[in-house]
Amino acid sequence: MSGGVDSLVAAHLLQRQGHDLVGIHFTTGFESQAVDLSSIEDQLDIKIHQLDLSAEFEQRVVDYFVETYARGRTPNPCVVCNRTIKFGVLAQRAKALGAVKIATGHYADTRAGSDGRIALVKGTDGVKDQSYFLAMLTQEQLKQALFPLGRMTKDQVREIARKNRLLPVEAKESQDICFIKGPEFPGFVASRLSKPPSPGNIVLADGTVVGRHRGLHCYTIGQRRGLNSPGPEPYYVKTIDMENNLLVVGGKQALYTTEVAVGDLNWITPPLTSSLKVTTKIRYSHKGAASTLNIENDGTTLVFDAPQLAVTPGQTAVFYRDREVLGAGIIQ
RNA sequence: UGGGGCGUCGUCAAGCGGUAAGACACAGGAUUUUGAUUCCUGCAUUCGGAGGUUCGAAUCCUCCCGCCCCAG
Repeated sequence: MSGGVDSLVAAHLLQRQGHDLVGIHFTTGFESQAVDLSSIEDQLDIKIHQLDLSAEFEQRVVDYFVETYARGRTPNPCVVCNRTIKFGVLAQRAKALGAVKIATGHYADTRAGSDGRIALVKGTDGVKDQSYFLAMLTQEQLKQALFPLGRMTKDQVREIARKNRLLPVEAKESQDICFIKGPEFPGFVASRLSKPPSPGNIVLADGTVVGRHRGLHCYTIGQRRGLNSPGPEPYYVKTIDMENNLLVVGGKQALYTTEVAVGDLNWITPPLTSSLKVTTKIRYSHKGAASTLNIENDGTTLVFDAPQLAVTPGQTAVFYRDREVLGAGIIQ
């Protein structure tokens, strides 16, 4: 429980359904100030345990985050946090407290399949749907998961809170990277890199120098802002060349990709073996693109029906069939 | 120190006597459980400088300064 409306309403709904609840609020060590959850405890009349998961968070999420940037890729901390922290360490601790299920305020839904498997499906609220961030969960994790908000919209959630006089302690939506403030970002990553990043040239594909970068860890594929490189058209980051310490940029048309390799596959449905037509989300807030997943012994490739903008290594590609999440992989 | 060309926002660039377009960059905001994208807003009382002509100049004239090219 973060203290926000979502987890608050989720708990309330479970309570109404007759569940016996134990609240858990975990901290990462990066909170700017402690959240006082006593009013939530009073409102729901439950006990909320505070769990300090900073050591685990540091190791599983922050290290991963920094190492990914060190390799010139763009991490997906929320996906990793869900798999390793919320439905990993946190779930284990919850079990120790006697919990048989773990519920969160995610806008996603699960359904029991005929074969005993759990299907992960998009939340009803098309805009808030967070199934993307849960696509790296395993069947084991999904079996314990409850998503009370899966079939409601954000507006309905707010309405429930209002009608039941539930007052969240945290007004703000959780968004952005939860453990770093924007301006501190470059320094945060740089301070944790074994080899300090050095500035270098920003170049076009033909080698023309158009500006200077502040260290390659500051950029991600598809990024436009912050390049400080005026030109005849907006430039976007096309390639992060770690080997030559170059940031290759180009016009928007240079960012489209039709085929990409994916690795570290996680299947929520039974693993597929040949090729399959799927709708793939390249990043959160991506509408999803018609594509074909080709699974072969030497690797898996994803081919889009239409070229996609800024396919970014390190990001999670989530495969959908209609509303169901089939699985996910990491863009290489 | 002969000849020619040019100097307008951080960058590129309109304007050619009637009171400073636009693009890129940048800043702020909206959106977003990924520093992305996208969207909105802002951004030269001033045109290398100093004089002059004119009701009125970035636009015409003079001088100066600074670049560039060709001849040295």
